[in-house]
Amino acid sequence: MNSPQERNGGFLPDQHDHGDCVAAALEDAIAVCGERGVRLTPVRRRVLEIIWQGHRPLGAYAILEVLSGEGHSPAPPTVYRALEFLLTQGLVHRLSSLNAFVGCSRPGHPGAGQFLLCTSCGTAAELNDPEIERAIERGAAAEGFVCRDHTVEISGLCPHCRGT
Amino acid sequence: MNSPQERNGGFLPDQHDHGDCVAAALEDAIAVCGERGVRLTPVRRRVLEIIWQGHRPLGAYAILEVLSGEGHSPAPPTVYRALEFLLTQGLVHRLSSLNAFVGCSRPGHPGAGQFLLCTSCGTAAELNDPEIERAIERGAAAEGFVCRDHTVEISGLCPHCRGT
DNA sequence: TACCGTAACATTATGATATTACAAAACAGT
DNA sequence: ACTGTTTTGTAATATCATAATGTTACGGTA
Repeated sequence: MNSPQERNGGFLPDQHDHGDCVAAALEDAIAVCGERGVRLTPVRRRVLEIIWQGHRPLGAYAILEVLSGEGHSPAPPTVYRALEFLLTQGLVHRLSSLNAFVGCSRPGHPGAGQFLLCTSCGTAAELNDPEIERAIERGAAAEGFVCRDHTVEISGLCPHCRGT
Repeated sequence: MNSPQERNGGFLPDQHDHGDCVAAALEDAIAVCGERGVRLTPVRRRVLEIIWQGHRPLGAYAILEVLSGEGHSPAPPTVYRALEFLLTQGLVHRLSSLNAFVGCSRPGHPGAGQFLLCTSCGTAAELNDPEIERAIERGAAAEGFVCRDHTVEISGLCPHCRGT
């Protein structure tokens, strides 16, 4: 089995085998939930899969729409509850600058991560850059502030869109 | 006149003379708008003052409520338009993790800034830390990403609340 | 002063995102 | 099968934001 320690959160080639990403994410999620004795129910699992369908953040109502197209038509709370579960277990991240959700590249791990958001193609990449974290920690400490969490969302152009 | 180059964005003592903050912010805003030939109309000016009433971020509808209590009862678009103007002129910032707005400590200057948000008292402080910016720039460049803008919002405990 | 063009504002309605409250069903342990 | 807990369903509503359209105020020109 693949270890859920760390996955590539960066920008991938356009034609990478994306089925692998979904499968791997699911495998990790099953492992993480198994270890913790929490339940990856069908709704939760399906929401996770839908989020992993692409490397671009998806809004709650977009997820809802996908589910609706599958005969299963849940109301908003169902989706938000599944998202909350996935957030709690560290399987997805919420991007507040987009009001959207994206798969976590280090499933099950705590920590906030930093995100690169391409304004052209909508793709997101996750960093877990200790330099950025240190800089933030230092900047905060200089003000006498104790960090609990952070939101770092960088918008710009990804390597693919930069050229065009 | 005070130069609008840079103000203290950090955490201030509880009992600082807050009237000064509002007055100074307003003075800066008038100067900035004057230089640029844009109009700080009564609505815009009043919204800016309301935001500066405290060092804590305020939601659009909270601003609306204050205005309503003053006899003047505008609809949401009026407030959002004023906010958009103030954002464009670099007089306020939007905090996407809170859906709220806060005064800018470097009125009129471009750039995103970083924010320390106390989860206990709701106070916000602004950093403009070159180290953090460099770290972000480097982290992004390592992925081949070109930064345009960034959102850095750090939640935790401010110096005052840390003790209690 | 009267006119015109533009910028700002008002009003109504609606879109988009998220939550509350409570009822029903599924599940795990016995 | 019984029981308590977790999960899901459902309806209503709160919260945040914008679209579309019309009106008013301002600044320049003659």
